[in-house]
Amino acid sequence: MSRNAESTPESPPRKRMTLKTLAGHLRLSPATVSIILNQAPSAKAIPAATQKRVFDAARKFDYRPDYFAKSLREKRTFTIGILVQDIGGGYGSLVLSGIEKALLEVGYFYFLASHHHNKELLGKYNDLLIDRGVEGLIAIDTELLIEPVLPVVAVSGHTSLPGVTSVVLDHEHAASSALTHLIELRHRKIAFMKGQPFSSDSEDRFNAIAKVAGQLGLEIDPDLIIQLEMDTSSPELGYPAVRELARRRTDFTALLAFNDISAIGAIRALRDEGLRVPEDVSVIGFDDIESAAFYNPSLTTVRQPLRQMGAIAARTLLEKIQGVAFPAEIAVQPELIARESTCVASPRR
Amino acid sequence: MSRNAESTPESPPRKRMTLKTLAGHLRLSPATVSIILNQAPSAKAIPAATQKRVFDAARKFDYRPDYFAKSLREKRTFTIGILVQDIGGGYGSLVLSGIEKALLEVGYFYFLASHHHNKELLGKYNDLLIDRGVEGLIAIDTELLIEPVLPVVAVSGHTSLPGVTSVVLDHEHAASSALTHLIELRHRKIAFMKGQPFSSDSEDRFNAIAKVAGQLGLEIDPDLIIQLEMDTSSPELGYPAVRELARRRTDFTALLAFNDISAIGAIRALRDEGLRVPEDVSVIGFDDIESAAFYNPSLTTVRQPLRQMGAIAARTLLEKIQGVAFPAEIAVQPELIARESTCVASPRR
DNA sequence: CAAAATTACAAAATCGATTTTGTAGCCATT
DNA sequence: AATGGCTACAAAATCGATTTTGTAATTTTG
Repeated sequence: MSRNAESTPESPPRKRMTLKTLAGHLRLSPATVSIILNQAPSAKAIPAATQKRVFDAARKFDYRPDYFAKSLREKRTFTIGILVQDIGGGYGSLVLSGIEKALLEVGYFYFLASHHHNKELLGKYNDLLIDRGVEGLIAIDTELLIEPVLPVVAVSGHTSLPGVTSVVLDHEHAASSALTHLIELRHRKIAFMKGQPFSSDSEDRFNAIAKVAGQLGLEIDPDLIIQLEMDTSSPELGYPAVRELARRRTDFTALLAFNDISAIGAIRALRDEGLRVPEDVSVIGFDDIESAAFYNPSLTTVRQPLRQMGAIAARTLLEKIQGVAFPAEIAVQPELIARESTCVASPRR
Repeated sequence: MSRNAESTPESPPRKRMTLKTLAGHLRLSPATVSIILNQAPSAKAIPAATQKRVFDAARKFDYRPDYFAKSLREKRTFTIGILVQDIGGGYGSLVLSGIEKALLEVGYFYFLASHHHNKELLGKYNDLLIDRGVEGLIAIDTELLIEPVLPVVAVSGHTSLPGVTSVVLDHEHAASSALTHLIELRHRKIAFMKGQPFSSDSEDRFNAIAKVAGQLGLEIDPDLIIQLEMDTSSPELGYPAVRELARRRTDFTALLAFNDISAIGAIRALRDEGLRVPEDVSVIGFDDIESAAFYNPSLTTVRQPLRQMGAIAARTLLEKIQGVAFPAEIAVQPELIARESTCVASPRR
């Protein structure tokens, strides 16, 4: 029910009611009213009739305690901060939407700040958020600099700062399902894309791939590894490096992209170099963003349960704020979604 | 500079310094220190030497006034609320990123709440945001229910509530450039997609199309109008309706989609019905989200300057908060971006 | 029946700022 | 020499809550 709807035609929209005026109406002291409304221990000593009077009046006048006065006294703000590199892009949006749902359900709000990999900005926002009394932080794909003074949960950050809990994908499982898929399709010459150095997943992901490749007896040609550098959430991310690769070599039959966004850019680059996907080159993405299933060809991809990761991060943070202890890592499982962008390797030109 | 970096090795991380303790160190009263730091008018009466002492001490101890105490006194929060239907999707992300940049530049933060077209939720968040002292609201593609008590700017909302300023696209220009493009490519049988009823742009956009079509002598076959219903930011949005249309009729040569997301779903639907894009059916999107240029085929689309619209909304809101008056509408101009998803109409089967 | 405990509240302190009012000392006027 | 105006601050009020302490009146206990 909206606040304004509360004011009847004859009574003009009341000014906000304070505890004092409410107490005045009731001919009680503010202290008593506060004690009753908050059901403080000492409320036990107050007769039920009085309590009812107070509650009724509070409802009638739509009394809501001033958030700032309350926060000043109690040092509770029901607010957290979220640090993210960038708002756009399917990845962050999905994680955010998972976080938001879990937060708003329990009456928390959040401040969002995107730092664009600018370390100074990151430090500044970190401080500004603390100034505003956030009770904890969630860092999405963000490398934290300093040991935090607040509860912190990282999503896809292998940050090993003490006290930080990370929600991470089981990278080996991810690597294994992607590589197994390609090997079953008889691919042996596979190109790999390494994420940008600032993306906290890049290293873990690639290490897992290297390890699993070894286990599967697949050798990785260093010349088929390309490195992403750009700082963007547009598919442009994957384009230049893949185009350059395709110009240099055409003997690979598959490409494992860093994420869906770069996979889309990669496919465009391959086509622009005259290579068909998947007939000439199979492409695997990562994330399973919403548009992955609708791209043309639809993307085979390693799905991360992004929304769920966001929700886990939020719930974990809330519990940490309550003082519950958590391990340094909470792992979630990926799932390979096979679609059109991969097929059986063709004998090559 | 990070706060923690401030504490030298020998001095353990200080507890937060308050005005009182700072004043204690300086052997001055809190009042005097506050007056100096805020350069209140009465600071003129205080000697420069004292003022310097105060500023130096404030810096040395990294004194920062408590945000909640300050807000309680001054009724300024440097926070706004943003109401959005959904976090995901290219549209909202781009607008948000424009807003964020403009806000953080001037030290404002924002609370984000997504209401998913749930009127109750919208009202509830509206109240919760006001409780938290937001100084104004930005509503993105959101139909406002009640006359707001705060400065409000709407992005793509034709809300005609008094006091609300809307940042809107010049719909006629948009319609005109899209239709002209199609007509130049010799399309005459064009299918149209109407946005969901809850999307505030839907009606304006379609009305503009109808009007411009009339002016251009193009007749719209009511049987070729499809209506979106789904509440999603995935391309799935456009799929079912278009698939159904293509099953019923195949004599149209072009489709004007409601946005890029639904255009992507539409293309997939057309292909699944055996129609090629653009050879059999040209498709025009709307928005020019980041992946539009990379879709296959890349999307011809009517570009909305979404980031800019967000920035305009934010700056306008900040000025409204200062008391500057604004007209009910601020129009921005679209631009047709021709890419691969449209081509000359082919004589039909 | 006096002392102790409980009932039912009110008064005052507190959170950490800002802002208004007050005041002691000094200098300059009429 | 009394009045007025500066100078340079301090004291106190205020924002709107919560929490601790206090206190009459009543009830229970020893």
